[in-house]
Amino acid sequence: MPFLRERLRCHLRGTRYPCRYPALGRGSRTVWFEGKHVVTAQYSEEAVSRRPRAPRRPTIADIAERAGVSAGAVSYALNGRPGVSEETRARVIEVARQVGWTPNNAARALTGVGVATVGMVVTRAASVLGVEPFFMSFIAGIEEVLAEKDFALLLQVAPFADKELDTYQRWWSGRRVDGVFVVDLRVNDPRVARLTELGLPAVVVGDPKYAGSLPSVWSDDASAVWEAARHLAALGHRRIAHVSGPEHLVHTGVRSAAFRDSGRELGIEVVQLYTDYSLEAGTAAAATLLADPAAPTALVFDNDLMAVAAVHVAREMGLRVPEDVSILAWDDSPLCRLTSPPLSAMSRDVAAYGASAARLLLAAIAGERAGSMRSSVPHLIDRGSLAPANPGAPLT
Amino acid sequence: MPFLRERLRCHLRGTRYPCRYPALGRGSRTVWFEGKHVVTAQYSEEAVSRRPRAPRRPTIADIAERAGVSAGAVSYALNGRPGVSEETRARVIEVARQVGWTPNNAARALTGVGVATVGMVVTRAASVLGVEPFFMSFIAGIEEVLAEKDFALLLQVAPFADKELDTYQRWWSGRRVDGVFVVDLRVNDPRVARLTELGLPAVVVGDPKYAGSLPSVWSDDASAVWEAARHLAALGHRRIAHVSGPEHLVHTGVRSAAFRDSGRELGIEVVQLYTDYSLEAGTAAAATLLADPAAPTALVFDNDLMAVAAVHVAREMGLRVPEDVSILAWDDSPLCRLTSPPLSAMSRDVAAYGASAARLLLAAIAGERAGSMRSSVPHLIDRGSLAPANPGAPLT
DNA sequence: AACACGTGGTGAAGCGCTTAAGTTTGCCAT
DNA sequence: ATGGCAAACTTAAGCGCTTCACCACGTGTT
Repeated sequence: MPFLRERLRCHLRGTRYPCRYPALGRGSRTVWFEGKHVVTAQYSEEAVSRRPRAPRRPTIADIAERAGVSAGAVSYALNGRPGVSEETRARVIEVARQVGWTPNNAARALTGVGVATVGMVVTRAASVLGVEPFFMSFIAGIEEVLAEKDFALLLQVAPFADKELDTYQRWWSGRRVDGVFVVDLRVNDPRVARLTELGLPAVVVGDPKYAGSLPSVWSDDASAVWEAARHLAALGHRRIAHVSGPEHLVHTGVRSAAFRDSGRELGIEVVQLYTDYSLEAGTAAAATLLADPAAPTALVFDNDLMAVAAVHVAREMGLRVPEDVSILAWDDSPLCRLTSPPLSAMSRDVAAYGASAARLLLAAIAGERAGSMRSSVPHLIDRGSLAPANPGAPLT
Repeated sequence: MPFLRERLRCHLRGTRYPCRYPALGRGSRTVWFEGKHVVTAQYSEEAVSRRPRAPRRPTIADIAERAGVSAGAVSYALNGRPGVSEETRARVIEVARQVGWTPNNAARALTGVGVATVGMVVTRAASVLGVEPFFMSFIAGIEEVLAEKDFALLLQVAPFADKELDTYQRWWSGRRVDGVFVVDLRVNDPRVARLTELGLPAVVVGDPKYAGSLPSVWSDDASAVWEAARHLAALGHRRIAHVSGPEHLVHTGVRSAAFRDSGRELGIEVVQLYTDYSLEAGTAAAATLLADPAAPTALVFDNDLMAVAAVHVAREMGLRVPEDVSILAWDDSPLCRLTSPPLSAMSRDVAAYGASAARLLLAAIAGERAGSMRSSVPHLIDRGSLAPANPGAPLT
């Protein structure tokens, strides 16, 4: 009740700040009031400039009044809780619809019921992110599930991993999210420990072995690697290259290990290269590998972008795909159909992968003890970039 | 003070729900309490299962206590407002740091000061989004600016536009965002009207002519089209095709109109095709155009994805690029360097575009009357997919 | 008639923060 | 010594919602 302001507006006089009261500047000011002086303090410009916005949002109090019940009853009614009759519930819901009420998330969050928001931090350089199809498809899959439940996705894209932990912490302590995704899982990932410690519901996208006690979704890369290796072995390849992502990522390790194991088993020599997934890295890797007189007869790339680059490099070097060198991509996207020949790829449904992750996270938020969940195993789609080994071909 | 619960735990007896009190099911229950009966109501399972999480977040009350001042003073101190001495301010800030305090956004939002979050709704099919480099680069640019100010980005990806308005409305009434981006601006876009009406700060990404009174960032597509047209005219092209995006998008209209105008001026016949930006559409468009005996001698695509597809189609049809047909992409991404020949493109710095949008939105949220802001004009980067017209070439 | 018990409510506290309003103290000029 | 004035606080209300605690009343049972 700003009674002082009202009375001042009428009776303000004899002051150095006549009639300017509501627009006082920063700092404290002295004002006379009906003859004697009063002192008022701290009217910052911001406080004054912030005016109520045009249409006032309806609150449950408005609904309560119009429906002739208490605010508590409205809350019970709208949240589908017991405590009101079905008749009252229907009336309340109808009134809410009429006045166009939507819940004020901030207020709900304050009472501790959750903010209907989940978070995800993506750490990749902008140049890679823009081109790599994985994340956008993954996010699209996530949204599909979230939208149903009216959850929102808070996204942070950053070029470096240094602030990641910070971000999670801030989101948690600011109650901005109910749960988070952990993508690009690393070995001994500090995020796993921190999130567990914070008690913030989280879903790890990656191998459960490295997810600690957090629930996880994963795709069985090892099996897929074996499938690829067997296929290549059957085609007579005895020397292949595996151009993978950054070494510190768990799935890089899993795939590399599986390649080593399957190679040993199947009599294939595997050359291992680590990259940052970028187009440039793919180009460089392919160029280096193919320039070698003892070049591998097949190249397997850990994303499709690099594989596409490799097709390009091979052609530049006068090599035919697949006659001279076989190329296999990981993660199928429309890009793979754009090369000639189209790229064979280890394909998986990335959107479905994202959807699974989202479902698991929602379950974790709801308090269910969710375990790990295997998404479909990537399977080989052969489009013609694989052929029998031709060891003599390159650069002879 | 849940005294009842405490005493019940000790004295509960003679009830049908002995010792199960904290785990009562839904609905109301009757319970005896110290001999006489009492009635309790509405203990839902959810309410009971939600237990306080492990580490309690420190609040300003904690800081106030440790710093020996009131909570109000702490608020003034932490927000850099007048009302506390510099000495006290420093002490408070130090204590806050020590206890690891971070603001509770929900609480701040409730008082009306803003939630440090902006929103963006992206309406594209998952299949397109995954591959199209524009959005991820744009978002990366946005984040760069937001991160500095500790703002977060709320993202919604949906395949259809039908719920877009709804989403903005919900975000607004739930106080989930301080402002929003409007991308994929359409002619007579209902979002512009609605956002203006709501008074929700917004930045339109698109031509200011269609942005109403909202601030906007735009790239001068018309000028860029003229540049492209002049270049093609100089190469002797007299019949070109413009394969654009969906007809209802403003920038599609702008580019089409500019192509018509420049074509008339420069003596070029322009064939106009509308697509959904997808790879498939690009393939179909290229195939249709090139199969025509009177095919255009140059194809201009409104994104790079379709242009890449076109190079592929041309090769399949036995046409050489650029000798038989010139191809020009819009929005340069690494994809353009993956074809052979590499694609010439109308290039612009998409990340910088996003960053501008973010800066403008932050200004609008801060209450500054922001106008429109032109981002850099796309400019032609010639990589060799353009050559003098060869009208006789196709399918002769 | 007396009690047991369920239904369908109401009232109010409290989540963490901001800020209008008020108070205390001390300095300085008259 | 007193009034004017400013600095540096404190107090308390209130943002919108959820939920605990409590209760009146009606019905069924003994």
